[in-house]
Amino acid sequence: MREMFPLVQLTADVVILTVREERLEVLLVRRGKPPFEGMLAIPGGYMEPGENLWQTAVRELREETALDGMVQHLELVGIYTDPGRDPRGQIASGAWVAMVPDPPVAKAGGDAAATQWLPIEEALEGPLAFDHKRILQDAVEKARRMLDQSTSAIAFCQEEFTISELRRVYETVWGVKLDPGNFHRKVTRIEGFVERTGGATTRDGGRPAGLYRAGARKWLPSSIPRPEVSA
Amino acid sequence: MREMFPLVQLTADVVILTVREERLEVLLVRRGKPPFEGMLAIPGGYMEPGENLWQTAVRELREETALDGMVQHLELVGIYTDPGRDPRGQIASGAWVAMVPDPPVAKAGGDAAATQWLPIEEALEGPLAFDHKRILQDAVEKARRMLDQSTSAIAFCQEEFTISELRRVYETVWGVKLDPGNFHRKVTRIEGFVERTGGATTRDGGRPAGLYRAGARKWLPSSIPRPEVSA
DNA sequence: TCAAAAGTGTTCAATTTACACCCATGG
DNA sequence: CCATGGGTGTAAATTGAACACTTTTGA
Repeated sequence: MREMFPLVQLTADVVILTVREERLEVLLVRRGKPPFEGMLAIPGGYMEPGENLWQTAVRELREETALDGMVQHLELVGIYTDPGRDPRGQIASGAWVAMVPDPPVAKAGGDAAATQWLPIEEALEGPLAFDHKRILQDAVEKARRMLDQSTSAIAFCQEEFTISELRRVYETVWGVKLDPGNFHRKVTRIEGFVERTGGATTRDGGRPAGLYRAGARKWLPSSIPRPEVSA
Repeated sequence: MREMFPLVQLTADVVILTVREERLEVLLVRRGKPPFEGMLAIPGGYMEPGENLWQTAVRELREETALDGMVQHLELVGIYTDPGRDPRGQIASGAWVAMVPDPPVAKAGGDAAATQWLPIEEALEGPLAFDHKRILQDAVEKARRMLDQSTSAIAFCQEEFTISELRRVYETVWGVKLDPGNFHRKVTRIEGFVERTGGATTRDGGRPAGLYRAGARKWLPSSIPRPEVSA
């Protein structure tokens, strides 16, 4: 019997986000070959034999960022399957969003020269390859929405972090200001959210701040209140 | 150049849920041919030429339920791509969860005879074809999680519904009891959640209840508090 | 008249918010 | 000593939970 249904190849695209200097930034790559040669795109790659698509996403994330074991927050955004979305043929893409710590170690090898961090607003100004603008929009919305109900904000921080560094993640991603005192109480009271390491640091200036690491919890029992964006 | 990357076919599987007589039920089909002949499975089908996978899911939903235009809540659950998940070959599946109103019109034509509604607990007791048990678990968790942050509960109701019918959706899906008075206030005060139609009904017994329809809002500004399930 | 469900009022507890204030460091 | 952020105290405001109570129907 002849095959009636399309055969497609699968790719995983990974929207890699970080928080730097009070800005939400995304890692993009400049394409070195057609199609869309010279344009910015979300890093991604084909699913290889023996892999599932999540493993492809993990592999891509590692190739781009040199993050070793610590793939914590890699969340599915959607699946993009419009016919004609890729001029090379029938290519369907699963999109993930990853949240990585501040000084995001740009990978040394490969086409690292072609990768760059861009603030979200800038990235969304110009055109992107394929349907990647839409994917980026969806990914950012997903990330924003996840912050208040999961512990994913921690993924933006170093392994050891202070409460105010965590607060700045929320402030940056949501574009709001949060009360430092109230935030401190809220976060430290939710069991399993953050754990004291015992250490302290003055890297943020002022009085030494306690250091924390991620707790065991993935989903918050009560959500972190997200203020309305005024004006 | 020879192709190194797997070619796959895409299917959309749709977990169709409804609330009936205080139970959360799922629509399953008994397979009429190998593989897994005779076993229960989540309805689904191949993506056809010219379609994207979301359209495939919509089509499947319509074929199974005879719901016409009103495809409101069809949410992506995940993408299932393990090699070997389907003995016929490389078949990747996007899974969606759909929430449909109570008397769920079983489609007359086609293989409708093979479809059946099962309470979630029963459906998860026995084996299901492929990796459909996992998909069903993921879909139910997704639906539970969505209730408190979106207006998706309305999708379980008729076009016109009473507040207590809506309350029973929450109670059933979450497996809790909610205070009728408090729930009524909460829901009617959130702007854009429900809209009065002006009518009333006594179909639930007792004093006539006002009729409502869905408002314009998709996501709730503040979540509907979800009580802990007490042993 | 009774039962059942709708919807409102009322009270108390819990949570959130705003902001004052002291603490511990670097410069 | 001063500036800077860390963290706690506290009171007001808001929200949620519990439940009594009135309303309006069908039986």
